[in-house]
Amino acid sequence: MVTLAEVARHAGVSASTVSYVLSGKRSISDKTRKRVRRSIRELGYHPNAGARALASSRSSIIALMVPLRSDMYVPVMMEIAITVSTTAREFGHDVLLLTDVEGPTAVRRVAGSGLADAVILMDVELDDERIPLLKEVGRPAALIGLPADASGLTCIDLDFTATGALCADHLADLGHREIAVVGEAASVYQRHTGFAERTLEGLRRRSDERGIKVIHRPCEGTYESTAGTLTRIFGERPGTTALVVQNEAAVGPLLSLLWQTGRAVPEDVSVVAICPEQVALQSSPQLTSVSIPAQEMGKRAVELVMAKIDGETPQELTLLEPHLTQRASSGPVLGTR
Amino acid sequence: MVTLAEVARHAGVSASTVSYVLSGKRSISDKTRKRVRRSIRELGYHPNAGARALASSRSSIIALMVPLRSDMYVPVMMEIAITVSTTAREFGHDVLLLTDVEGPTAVRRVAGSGLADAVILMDVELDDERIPLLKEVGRPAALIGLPADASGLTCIDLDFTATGALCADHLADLGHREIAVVGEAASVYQRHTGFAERTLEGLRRRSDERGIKVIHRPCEGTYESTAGTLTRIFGERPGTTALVVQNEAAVGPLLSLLWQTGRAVPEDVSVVAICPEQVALQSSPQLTSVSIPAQEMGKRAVELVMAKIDGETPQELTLLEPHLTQRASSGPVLGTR
DNA sequence: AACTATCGTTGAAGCGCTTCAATAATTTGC
DNA sequence: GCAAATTATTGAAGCGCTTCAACGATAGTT
Repeated sequence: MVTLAEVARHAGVSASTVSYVLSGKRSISDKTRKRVRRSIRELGYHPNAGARALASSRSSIIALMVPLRSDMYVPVMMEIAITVSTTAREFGHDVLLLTDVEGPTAVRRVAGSGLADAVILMDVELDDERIPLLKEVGRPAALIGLPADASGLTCIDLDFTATGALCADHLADLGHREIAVVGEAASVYQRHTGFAERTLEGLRRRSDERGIKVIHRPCEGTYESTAGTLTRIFGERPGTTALVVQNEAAVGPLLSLLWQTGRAVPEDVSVVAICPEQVALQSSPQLTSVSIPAQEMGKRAVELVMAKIDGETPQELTLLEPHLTQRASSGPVLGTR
Repeated sequence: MVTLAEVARHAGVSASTVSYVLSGKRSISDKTRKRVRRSIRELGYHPNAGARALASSRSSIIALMVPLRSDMYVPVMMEIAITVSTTAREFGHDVLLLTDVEGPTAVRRVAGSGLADAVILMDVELDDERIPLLKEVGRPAALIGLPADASGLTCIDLDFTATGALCADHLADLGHREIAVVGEAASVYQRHTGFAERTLEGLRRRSDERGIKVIHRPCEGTYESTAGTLTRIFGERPGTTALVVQNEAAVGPLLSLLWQTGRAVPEDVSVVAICPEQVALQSSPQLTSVSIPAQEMGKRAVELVMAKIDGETPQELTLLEPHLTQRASSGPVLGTR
């Protein structure tokens, strides 16, 4: 391996000069800078990551922790992970992919060892056990998701309360009076992940204000469970004219089942989904949806930790404003008057 | 931060002793080992990753490179990534998540800088541009997928040729004489990713041997394209009694469409899928399938690079044997006699 | 012309660990 | 009981870089 010292010798300058050319932390004359750059190129020099980390006590690595048993839809997780990685690169950082097989103490390990300069936590639960550890190690961190107590933490998430309200408004505007929510698996609500409950709360409150009746049924997302959920919904509330779906896995089965049971979308039933753009676009008919801004969240999370690494103190809570895109699956109520 | 020297002082031993307790590379008396361990615990010591990497020239990091424009089904990618991460941890290593936004030279960067001890490449194409770089840097590496020229490389993949043959055999055994392949998007074949072509080749050859007619049509995986593909298949070959699907995205639409067009599965049409177990199980009816062994591939890839790091020379090519699980979607040909 | 700033460059210290060679302590063989 | 072999421990060198303090050289100020 070529070392900095060899580059220095080759360029006829001191080691520190090479270092400063690399970091740009001191002014270097154009002439020497070019000479050094040339030597670097000719020798194929790559600064040693370990030595750098040791000398500067910065690893240029961000740890990204994904919980194994996650409520997140896998493609969304992946999209966030990829975005985090590419955004981190723009800041000259790399991303360490951490799971919690070793338990939440993985946080302590990577932060305590100086392996990572910062930590990003994905899919944060209301009472997430990784949070105390995060505070203990005192490294810059950002959470994707919203814990019960976000004080002193930097969090980013979609504003799910507003999302729920937005769906209610959209359907109310179209004249719907009875709507049903096809939700996440029951376990998601039991584990109090937060986002599902916040959505429901926002939707219920706005529906109340606008005089709309709401029922909510969780759904596992399989064909069978979706069928059961639909049966129960239309059994208990035959007047239901719209469905809000917050469960990516249930989208496909749901549309199939509506078709099979002779309910036309959107003529008989309007469908609004809270899901990634792609799922909405790939469905038939294409779904009116509030999309999950995976890339935005990943990008912001990195920007936030980078700011913190640079000693800034960014705002604690970033709630991304939801946007509803109307597509073919929702329309005005017909024929019931 | 607590340093090794402080631990040594606290335990009343030399620094090297602490180091040897940590690494186990020299025998240490039970007494001192316990004392050192205790000091480590009491002081909350974590060895500094950078210093370790510098002194030992091993970073304990494996780079995992996922191409951005990937033919892989996202959940499979994620499953591999997670498995790689957890398996790496079992070997005391961490995983760096790399994309190719910075180009294939990312390989050079992480290997050249000593950031990573080894590299795992996902979703390798037949003529992958990352491969020359990999050879250049000379670090231990493993490829998930099979390039055109695998000589000198360590590759692991599902034996797709055998997979194709297995599907053909299964359907032949059930009495089918005309089958159709609903394949990946046309672009996948054009880009010569390999696995799709190998599947087709294995299936065609075995079908020839068993006197079965095969047609193959690519499919984008959307509702519309799947509908088009099916129409063409049954238009050109009305006698088709079985479908082999190698396209996760098309599975859902395909089943819906068969239902909608009045073709019962498996009575009228048998369906065999090449897809992750989960997709097969979540479909209705559950699909006879050859599963994509994502975890196995991830695990093996790590084991292979770890062996190489330890100076071993594992076999170049590992082709995982496919397994077909019969479920509700395939059955004997009925009524055509 | 003497003085202070600024710029460009450098030597040297040191980041925290691993590991070699050497030494000290203990066990073994006879 | 003593030499030899084995086991346990240590001091010191050094991994490749960053960065501080200091330097000479050039430019600006009066």
